[in-house]
Amino acid sequence: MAKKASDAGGGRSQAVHRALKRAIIDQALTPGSKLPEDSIGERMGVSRTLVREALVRLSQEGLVELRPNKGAVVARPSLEEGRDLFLTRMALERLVVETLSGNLTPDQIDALSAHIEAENASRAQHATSIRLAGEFHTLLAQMTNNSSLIRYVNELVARSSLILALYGRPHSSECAVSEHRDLLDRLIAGDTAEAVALMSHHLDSITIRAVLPKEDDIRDVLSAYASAEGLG
Amino acid sequence: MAKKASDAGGGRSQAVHRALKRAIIDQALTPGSKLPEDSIGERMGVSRTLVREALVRLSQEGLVELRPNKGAVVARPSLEEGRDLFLTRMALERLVVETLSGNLTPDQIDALSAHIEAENASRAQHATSIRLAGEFHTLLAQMTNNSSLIRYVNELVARSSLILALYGRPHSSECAVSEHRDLLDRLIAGDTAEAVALMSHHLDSITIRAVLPKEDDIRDVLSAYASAEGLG
DNA sequence: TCATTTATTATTGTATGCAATTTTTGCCAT
DNA sequence: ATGGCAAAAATTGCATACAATAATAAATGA
Repeated sequence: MAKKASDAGGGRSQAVHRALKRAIIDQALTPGSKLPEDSIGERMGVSRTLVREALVRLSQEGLVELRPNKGAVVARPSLEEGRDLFLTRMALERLVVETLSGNLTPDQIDALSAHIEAENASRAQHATSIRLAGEFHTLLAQMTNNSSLIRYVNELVARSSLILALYGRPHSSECAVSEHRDLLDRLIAGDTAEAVALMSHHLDSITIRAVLPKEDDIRDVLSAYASAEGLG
Repeated sequence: MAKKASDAGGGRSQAVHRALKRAIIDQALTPGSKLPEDSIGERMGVSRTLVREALVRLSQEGLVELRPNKGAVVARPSLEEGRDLFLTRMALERLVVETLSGNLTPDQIDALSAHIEAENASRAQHATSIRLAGEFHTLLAQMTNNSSLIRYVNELVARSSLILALYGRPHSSECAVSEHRDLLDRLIAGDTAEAVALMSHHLDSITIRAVLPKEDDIRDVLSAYASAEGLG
């Protein structure tokens, strides 16, 4: 009665969905990449039908754009969408922090600490580094036990990696790790106000790194590179 | 080159999706109703393939539950999910209010006023009354121009009608209309703090009507009916 | 040589067919 | 009647077939 090994929980279409999602988040598939039903199906050993189903789901999550008659591509959110997205993330993650502050169990604290350790360890690999940084937030959301909240934070975190891929400066995730540690400390202490402030600042700094250029105008971005070359 | 009349914008699967969604929100299809691919396809004049696609989308939105090998049913969120949902709604609609307060254009004010009028007019029909009450919130969200925010508020409002259908007391939407009016006034005045407070109170009262019974325990609900019958 | 048009090929949109699973029906024994 | 069991019907999961649309290559004429 054993299931096929590759069918890890829930229909095979879900497997395709997970695989593609992971590839997108890891930036193996970058924004704009074409996603032809045929080739994907062939590669994954399923028919177009199941690939299609997965693509529909991904499009509902905002990770994929479905252009009628023209095929699916990895979504390319605009800067404006990016800024809006982080605004929305802030609203939801504030709720996460408020819910969790002072209510973390020892097990949860351990899990979060361990995760932060892992983040530190993998500073080298850009791809996994970004993924782990995101997973810290989804891990927090998970602990609220609020199903809608979990779903939306997951979605927004996933889409954030698209924004980072498109507009993020290099090395953009470095300082985030210590901010995660600080946030955790405040959550443990039950200092809700400060925890919210930290989360706010944390997301702001991600936003600035990723998405602010348009407002500052391009010159600010360029100046960094200019001075690095001894110009300006 | 005219499209078929029934194909109003976007593929036919989207049409099926909209039709089912509307039916669910209007409570023509109540939580738990079976949604067989065959019958739906027959009724809508499309094949199972397209119905399936629509059902997948609906399940991603939390309106439909997809039970493997056992077919789709209209979702039956638990009381706990209901409470969580309203918590999440609050977090997002707070952002809506903060964004809009003091920034409504005359056109937007007109649109909102007109909508409130419509709500007043349709107090009689239970089904449309609920739908219009929901649409007031989605209309507000729409005006923020924040795409993620719009999507999530839409989803949560839609799912709220499921909660109402399952746990709401009769006549539960009556007082909401005046609260909408008050909120609009505060938004126009740019009184952000008070607007947030009103929205908070508004959603609280919906929550209480719909979802509190479990915390109060069932007796509180029953007592209302009991005294109406001269019992207790 | 380059623009434009026409074939050719690739890819999507949708229906349908078949195996697998679940639900229902009908039957029998208790 | 009623509980259990087997056969039948209905329903889902998935692949495939074919038409329709878009992308690409070839060919034609200036």
